[in-house]
Amino acid sequence: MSAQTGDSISTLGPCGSCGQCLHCEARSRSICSVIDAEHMARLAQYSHRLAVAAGRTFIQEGETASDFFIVTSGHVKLFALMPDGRRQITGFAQTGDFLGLASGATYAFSAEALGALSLCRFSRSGLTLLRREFPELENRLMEEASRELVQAQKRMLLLGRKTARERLASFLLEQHHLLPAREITLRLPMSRTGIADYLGLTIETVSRTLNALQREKLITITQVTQIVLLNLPALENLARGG
Amino acid sequence: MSAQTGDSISTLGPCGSCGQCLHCEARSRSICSVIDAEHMARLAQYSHRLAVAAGRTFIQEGETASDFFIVTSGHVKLFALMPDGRRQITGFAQTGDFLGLASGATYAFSAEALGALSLCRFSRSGLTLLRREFPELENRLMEEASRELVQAQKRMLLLGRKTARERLASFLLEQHHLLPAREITLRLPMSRTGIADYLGLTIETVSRTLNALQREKLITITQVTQIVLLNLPALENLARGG
DNA sequence: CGTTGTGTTGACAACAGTCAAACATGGTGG
DNA sequence: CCACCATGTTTGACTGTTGTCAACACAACG
Repeated sequence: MSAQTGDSISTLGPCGSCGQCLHCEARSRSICSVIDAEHMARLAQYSHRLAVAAGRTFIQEGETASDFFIVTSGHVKLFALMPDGRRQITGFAQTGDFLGLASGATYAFSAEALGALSLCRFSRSGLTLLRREFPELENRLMEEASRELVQAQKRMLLLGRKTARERLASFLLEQHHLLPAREITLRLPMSRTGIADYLGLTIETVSRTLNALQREKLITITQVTQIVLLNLPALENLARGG
Repeated sequence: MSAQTGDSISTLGPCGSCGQCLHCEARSRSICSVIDAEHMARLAQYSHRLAVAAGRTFIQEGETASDFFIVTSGHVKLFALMPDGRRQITGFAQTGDFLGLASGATYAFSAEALGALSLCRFSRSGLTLLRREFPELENRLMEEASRELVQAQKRMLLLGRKTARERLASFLLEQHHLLPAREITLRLPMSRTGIADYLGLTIETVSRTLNALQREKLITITQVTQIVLLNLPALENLARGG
């Protein structure tokens, strides 16, 4: 089963058969981490690998939620849209993350590939069977759901009650916490539009506020997508609204 | 084990022993719905019933998340606070709902009893054991987590991108959908302060916007906490930002 | 009947949004 | 190599929605 051309979503074959699941970076956090080699073959019955082209929206809010996905490489933007184009980014997913937990009968969000992306797809019924066969999987799913819920709470407070300055400070610190060594130099993974849609602001407000923080010597904008955090305590104080 | 006085949280004894779980209204949606009478006794080992006085905050954001709860009767307000007092209500819970899914090491929210409240409390470790013994429980937990995640997505869009008018329209329709017979007369379950903290607005804006909707003949405010929806299609259109 | 809590209304301020123009940046092709 | 264009960002002037502060209305209650 080779990659199909002519479509921006290609089927790459069953997941379990790829060998990747046992060795890929996703393993430590994903479904694969709870399945031993012996059972990996059975995984192939339920899952398929997919390659998604950059920029492609592969989950549409409101469509029947027939599948779950696991990101095996790349980054995904999750968002909701209003008819007039207003967009709220509800989160991002990367290698190892699940997509589709926030779904009833239909998907509650849309998902777009931020770059080249590969996924593992499970039908809902397949996942149900898998969960029965691999009880450890339940823990991983609940863990992931918990993590997403905690994050959602934080974002509701941010979107409902924080000022633009506080939102940007929170955002910069969130990016900072993602860094392995807690460096103070950030490489922003998105454009001003992305930041604005994530924080519930306009691109102009994002730009102005970032420059205001620079004037106040809390940060330095070395390049458009590169920012140095000069005063972490002040940023932390600002982020919590102190 | 009788109710203790002198504290606004009283221990009522083991949950399984109360007999309530097999018959209470909570049963259809709660943990109890997947446990048969034969096993109910074991439940008592892991759970305790609690009574909480009205107004009491029984979960504090940031505290060690040692327990899960199930609401067996009454209503709960879930919220996050900022140091200066800004409050964001992240949701409500009622009979049958779980509390504590949105927790890592610590609770991500505070919880307050809106009236007289009774709960079933499970230690985290107890719940882990229960999950092993009653695999059906996993489905209920995942269902609940999914439901909360879907709602969180909707609220992020509302808080990040909707205008005051759109938020109020969304809120009124949400209340409307909770009604069994889809009556058009609503009894608001909270004060203006509650609505404001739920929608990320001030009480003044809530009051003004509600009166504006009345002037436009979309609603009638018959009493402070009673509203008649006069034009559902227009409200629905407004709520989705059309 | 005052008192207290809650809701409404008004005047005003401010934060963030809108619209528009100037300014970078990066890629393309001459 | 440079001119050109497309895209994205910054900046400015202005508007508008929502927040703030304060006064007032009203009901519940002792």
